[in-house]
Amino acid sequence: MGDEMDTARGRARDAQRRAEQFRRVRDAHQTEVAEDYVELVADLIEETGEARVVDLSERLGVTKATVNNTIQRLQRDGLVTSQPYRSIFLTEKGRTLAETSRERHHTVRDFLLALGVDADTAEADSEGIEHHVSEPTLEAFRKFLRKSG
Amino acid sequence: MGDEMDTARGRARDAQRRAEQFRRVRDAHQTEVAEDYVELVADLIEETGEARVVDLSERLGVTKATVNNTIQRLQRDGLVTSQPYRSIFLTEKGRTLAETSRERHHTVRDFLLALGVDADTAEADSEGIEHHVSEPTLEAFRKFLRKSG
DNA sequence: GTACAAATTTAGCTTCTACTAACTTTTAGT
DNA sequence: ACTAAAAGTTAGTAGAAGCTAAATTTGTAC
Ligand SMILES: [Mn+2]
Ligand SMILES: [Mn+2]
Ligand SMILES: [Mn+2]
Ligand SMILES: [Mn+2]
Repeated sequence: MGDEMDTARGRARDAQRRAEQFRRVRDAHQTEVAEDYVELVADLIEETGEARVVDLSERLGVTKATVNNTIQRLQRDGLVTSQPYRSIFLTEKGRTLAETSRERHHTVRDFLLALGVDADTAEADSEGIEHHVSEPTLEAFRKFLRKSG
Repeated sequence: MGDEMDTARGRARDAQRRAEQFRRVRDAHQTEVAEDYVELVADLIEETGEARVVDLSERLGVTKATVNNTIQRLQRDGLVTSQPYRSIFLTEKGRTLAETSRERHHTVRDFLLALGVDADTAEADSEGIEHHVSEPTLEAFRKFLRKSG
């Protein structure tokens, strides 16, 4: 009987392994919006001095109402602060997340460029890919950049 | 006055460009679940002869109720068919999406492997990355695979 | 300093994706 | 054939992320 048993056990193990991978992707999607927002808030503060709802709204391509809603969630989660009708600031936690996200985003973008992808595509694709790249893969990207740079 | 005007116009253009990129990422997220499901249904039919709710549930790491729910949506959208209490089949449209998704998924996974990423990480990361890779980037991945293969 | 425009917020709605608990149907073992 | 387990379904709930429309506050131009 060993045969069917073993392949059945093997299938079960494989199923669990794949389930874990999908779980990680779902987790990434949960933090994704937060990462894009704090990164954008940091960019805006550096470029223009402040981050306003209307600026985020224009750059993200969503309505101001949606931005307001999300900012409240991020505030609840301790990533940003803001007084009613005033602009948005990052907490220490938010700054840390922004910095990590930006570094990773740039690595992915630069890697695609080094691979020969055109600038527009590298910009666009890295916006999605960045959230699904683990540390080992990021390290492989950096290694490739060092070699080709 | 040209100066402030031009940088203001430049900022607006840039904002629109970035908004378009974020819109594409959001679009990708909308088709992502459908892609993973049909790919998995195709795999199961090939490996075991049929795709059942319980199989999808185990491999995706979500409850049977969630799978059932999603399968009904995919049915509504013309990607799968299934009679109550029976297993799941792909429509022609579903098979096409599964084939495209699988090809792209494998390209991403093989590319990561060729880059020197370990097998577990390549498997895991490709599950998320696959949905955010455009055709030009995919072509760059294929080119790298040909050179390193 | 008032009036108007811009920005922000609130309220109410929708879809997707997830869950648990309870129920029904099918399958399998004896 | 009956019964118990497995599989599938339904009902009800929740949060995230989006929208529009209306209300409010802030900022600016005169
Ligand atoms: Mn980013
Ligand atoms: Mn992003
Ligand atoms: Mn896939
Ligand atoms: Mn996937």
